[in-house]
Amino acid sequence: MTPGAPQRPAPAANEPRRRPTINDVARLANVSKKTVSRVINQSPFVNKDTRERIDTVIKELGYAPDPVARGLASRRSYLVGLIYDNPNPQHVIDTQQGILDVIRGSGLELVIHPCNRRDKDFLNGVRGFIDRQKLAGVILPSSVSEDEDLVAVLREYDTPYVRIASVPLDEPEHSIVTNDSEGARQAAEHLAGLGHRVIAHVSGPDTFRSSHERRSGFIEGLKTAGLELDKKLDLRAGYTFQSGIEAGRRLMAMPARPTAIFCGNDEMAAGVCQAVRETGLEIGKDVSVVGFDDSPLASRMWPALTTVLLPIRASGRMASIRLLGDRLTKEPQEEDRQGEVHPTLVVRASSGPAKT
Amino acid sequence: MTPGAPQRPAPAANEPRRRPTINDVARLANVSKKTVSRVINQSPFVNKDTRERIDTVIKELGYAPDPVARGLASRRSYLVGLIYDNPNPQHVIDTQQGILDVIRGSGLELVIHPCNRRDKDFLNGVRGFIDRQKLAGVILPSSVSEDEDLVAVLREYDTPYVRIASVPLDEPEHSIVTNDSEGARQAAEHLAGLGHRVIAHVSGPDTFRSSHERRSGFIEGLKTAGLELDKKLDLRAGYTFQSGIEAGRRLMAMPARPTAIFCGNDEMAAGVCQAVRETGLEIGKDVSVVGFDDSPLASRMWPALTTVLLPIRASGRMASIRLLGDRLTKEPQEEDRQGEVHPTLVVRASSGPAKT
DNA sequence: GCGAGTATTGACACCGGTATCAATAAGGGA
DNA sequence: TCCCTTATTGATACCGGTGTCAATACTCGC
Repeated sequence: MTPGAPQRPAPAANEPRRRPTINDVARLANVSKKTVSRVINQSPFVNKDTRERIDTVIKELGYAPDPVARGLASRRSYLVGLIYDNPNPQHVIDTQQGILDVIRGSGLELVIHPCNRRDKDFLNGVRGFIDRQKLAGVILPSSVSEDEDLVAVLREYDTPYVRIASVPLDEPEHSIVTNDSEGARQAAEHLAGLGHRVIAHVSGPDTFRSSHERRSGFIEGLKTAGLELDKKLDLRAGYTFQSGIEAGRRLMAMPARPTAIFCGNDEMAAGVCQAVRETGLEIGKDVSVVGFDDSPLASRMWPALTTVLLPIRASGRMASIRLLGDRLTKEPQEEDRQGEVHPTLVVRASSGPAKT
Repeated sequence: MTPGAPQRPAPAANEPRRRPTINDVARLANVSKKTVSRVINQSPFVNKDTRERIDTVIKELGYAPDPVARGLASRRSYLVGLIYDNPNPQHVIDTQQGILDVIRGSGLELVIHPCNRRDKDFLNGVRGFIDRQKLAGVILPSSVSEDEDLVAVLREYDTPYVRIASVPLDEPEHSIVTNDSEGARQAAEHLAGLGHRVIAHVSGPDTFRSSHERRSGFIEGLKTAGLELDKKLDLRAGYTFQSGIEAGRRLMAMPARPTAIFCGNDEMAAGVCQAVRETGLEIGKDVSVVGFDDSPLASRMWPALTTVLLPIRASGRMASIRLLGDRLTKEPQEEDRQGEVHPTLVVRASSGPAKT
């Protein structure tokens, strides 16, 4: 190459583009690769002039460190894991979105790992996942956050994690709280305020903490209004549409039929509505129904469903910030630094005044 | 260490577990790491005895190659990318599931990258994603598969990809076809068979190939039944619930009101149903409505929506198999090796005989 | 002007694999 | 029996970063 020729020869035409490496930067900036490494890692032990010179070269070259190589050397990849069970599609999507809201632009990527907790082999699946990739961290939404065996595996492999749960956990610094009970309380107060006195509850499975939280919040709300939850009107179902239909049928068959029904999620609420209609009664007039989640279904049903909005996406953002704080390049929104979200009631047409 | 002492000293108690590496295997099997590498990569140039000896050690140690290190050395990571826009949550989830069905157990992971094609910067986002990770491959579901700029970027970075599209593309070996028009044709024949003569169509945006496919299939189906699609009854909407409501209102306001409406997706169908109800008419009796997708919404609505089921999850499986064939450890199902899926009509209560 | 303390920097090994190519061993034909 | 092939194997460099620790350069106090 003659002197004065361009420092960076154009790659041969058909040759696939080659990313500049730390070595290229070091050579052009006339420093060692270690110093470049210091600059990209924001080490304070670099002379200002040197730093600027290197930064210039980095910009010129469009250099970006290779996450794979970094991962190998530092034993920490740039991958964030999301483990979940029980795909309530909207929850999953919202959580994914929330995480991506935060990590986008920081060179981190989101790797998803759905699993099935009822499958006795699921822990091995997770183990493989954790062990293979040296994840930067893992986020555990409510569908798995209460699984202590799972959390034990994460600890065992020394993988950082944050749990999203309906209620505060032992490790507040590793968790985000969604305060489900608050939402259920609002639902109860809403129905009581409409004049309902015989109010039923259809819950999710007892194996979910959220079922308990929503129930206890509901009971609390009733109490505020001077009401109690009749044990016979407190039904266990399965968080599914079908189980909602069945619970609804049982309620409709009761001699002292409830005039309002609070359901632990929208899926069951939709099922309950179906059962109510089968008996010829009108939703929102004869029987009020309230759900939980504010899933897309809720606003598209007819009549539209009164429900509790749970800010899942925000909880995903908060969890990621907790998990990755220092590895994020962009400063997170102040409101997303909180450790909890609060549900709100969305009133639609499925709940109306009690007939007197 | 005295001779006869255990070859592999137990790690100190608190020391975090250290994965066995290829060096450990090589030492114990008394071969070079390259030979071990050959074994794990199924090279044919290894003596049978040697291979067996190494396999034994691998099993004893529970050794598994480190995907990060492999990625660095081979310039191909073990990550499969899924790029999508416009989250119809169910599509997204189904596609994710389909991919995971296939790659699970092969040491590959799924990295998701939602994007927004209307954002003029979206290509740069994708570029960063592609460039940083040296993806094993990328899957492009229908929401992005027709974006030629995007595909150009993938080619530019020499990243393998498979597109899922409603209609055959130029590169059949890199695509999976969902044959949307077939489903629309069935919908048309179904409605015509019920005696409807004035049938409307509410389509998605013209910018989606799927909108055209569904329309043309629908027209074809009508033709089979000796009908034509009246231009005034062929409305463009936006694939959203809200746009469905608006389209429905326009249709209901027409002097020659249609007795049946085929919608390009379930979201719009739900909106149309709402508009129909606003006029006091009954779905399935006065006006029949058919959707497309068989989203969860369809079966939970009241009355339940007749719709076209698109096997998205299967298309995700097929796409992954196309993409990764040789890198998969488990033999794929024969039916998933096809290059196309076929929609089927799911008849529910929202479509009924035309009133005479 | 000199020794000590602090600020910068780089040489080199290493992370855990893969690629290249030469070296060695085994088999076959003349 | 000897040379040439073919089958196996390993030495070594390399992928693109990070960690350790020593070396060098300054600055300050006396």
